[in-house]
Amino acid sequence: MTTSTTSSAIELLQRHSLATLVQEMLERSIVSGEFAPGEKLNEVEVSTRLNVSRGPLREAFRALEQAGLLKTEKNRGVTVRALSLREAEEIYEVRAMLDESVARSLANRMTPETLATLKGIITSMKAAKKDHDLTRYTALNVQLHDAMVTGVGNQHLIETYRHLVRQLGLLRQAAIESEKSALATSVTEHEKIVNALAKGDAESAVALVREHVAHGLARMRRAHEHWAASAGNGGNTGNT
Amino acid sequence: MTTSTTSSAIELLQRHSLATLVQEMLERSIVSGEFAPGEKLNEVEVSTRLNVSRGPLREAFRALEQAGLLKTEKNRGVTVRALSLREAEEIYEVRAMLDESVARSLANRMTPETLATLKGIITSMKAAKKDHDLTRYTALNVQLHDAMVTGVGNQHLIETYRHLVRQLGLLRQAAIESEKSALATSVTEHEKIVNALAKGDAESAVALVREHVAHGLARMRRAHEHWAASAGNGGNTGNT
DNA sequence: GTGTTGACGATTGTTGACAATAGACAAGCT
DNA sequence: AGCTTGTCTATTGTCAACAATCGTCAACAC
Repeated sequence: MTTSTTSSAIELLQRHSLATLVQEMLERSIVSGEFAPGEKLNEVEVSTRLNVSRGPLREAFRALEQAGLLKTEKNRGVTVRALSLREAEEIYEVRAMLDESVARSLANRMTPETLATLKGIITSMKAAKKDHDLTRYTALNVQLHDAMVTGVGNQHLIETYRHLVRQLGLLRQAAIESEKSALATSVTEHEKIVNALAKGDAESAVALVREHVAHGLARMRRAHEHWAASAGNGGNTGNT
Repeated sequence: MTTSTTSSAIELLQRHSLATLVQEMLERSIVSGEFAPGEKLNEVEVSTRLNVSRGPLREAFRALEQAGLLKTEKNRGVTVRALSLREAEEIYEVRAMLDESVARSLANRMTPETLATLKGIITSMKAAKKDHDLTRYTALNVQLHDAMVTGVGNQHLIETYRHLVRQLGLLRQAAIESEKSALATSVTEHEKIVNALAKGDAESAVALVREHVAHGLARMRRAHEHWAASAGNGGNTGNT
């Protein structure tokens, strides 16, 4: 009965070093919000909490810094990266560029499998909307865009895209908050996009994506303003 | 006379940790080709050569791995990342997506400063072409595209773009080789693009960029085939 | 009272040593 | 001969201690 768990444990130990495991662990903690943006990460504290030495932890820190999730200041330590609205807008713009290109590309090389996946997600979104399940809808939203990107069949495009999405996840509060207002119109927007892709109508798809992205950006701005005003937190404002 | 050098040295020590310096050092060595793709990097060897302990070196390794320049296998060590043609094509496609969006965006928000920079580079390119200075032309080619990206005024777009270009630099042999055949037509292509941008003609600029990128991709393919055939090197072929 | 200076504590930066693993090589068995 | 197995070495993974730096805070001079 322990064979399966043992073999997986062996696999785990063979593939992952401690630094890798710590990196994944920290990444989960950051994107889940357990570590809030701006929060200081003390080396001895985190290392003792994970039963790991400082060496692998520092290696994980460097990887996550390069990934844009942490920020280190020499002799000051590392903190969870806090995105300013300007930074978020910039990242969002880059993502929008890729979204447009993805739509144009996908409209020409749509496969039945990808289309089925997309339509399945749309169906789930409708269900989530009916249930007012915001968490599930947010996850499906990410899934839909990720599925479109995946549909292009370019592994590095996926990596680049996820790199951006991961960073935008640092604005999780604003992002989730913004979904509340999005739930009403967003489903139909997504459905229109998928339909255009299914027809192979690249230009319509691109136009719809452009509009959809603009709405998303506006929602993000409003949510950020609302959040900044209500929380009165100055740590996220226009710092370079 | 030592004040300026001393102050810069102080700045250097205040801003950069050893790991950061090692990272920059290694990155230069990689992009310059001093460390060839596929080459093994022994930790003690490199660390002794740089008069640095293994700790900071490993931190630099992790950062460069995340940046896509190194590849680590547990208990096997790190090697300079070797791009397969398929990977290079994928990265190139992503870069092409951004190039198109950059052209569309830049055509609408072109500033006199950016335009002057672009035209200056074009002028230098013509001079380099006349002198048959391939090295200089290659550098100018990178500069031109970088200047266009910079012209959009989005810092994260610049980062994302350079991230891709840096990785494509791992195919340096093929890239430089391909410039030989590019020198003839590439200058006029670039000039047409800049002219379209200057006129604010977004659609023409996008179309020209698309064509230009397609030519570049074709050159990269030919150069890679030629290089692979002449070198008989099997280490770069379709490995995952 | 205000500003400066010095020492202290906490935290990060760096190093060298120890443990564990993979690959090579040779000895032994079939 | 071919295959297995045991050992051995080089290299990586991990750790704990040392050194350097920053922020704090109290003592002191003015």
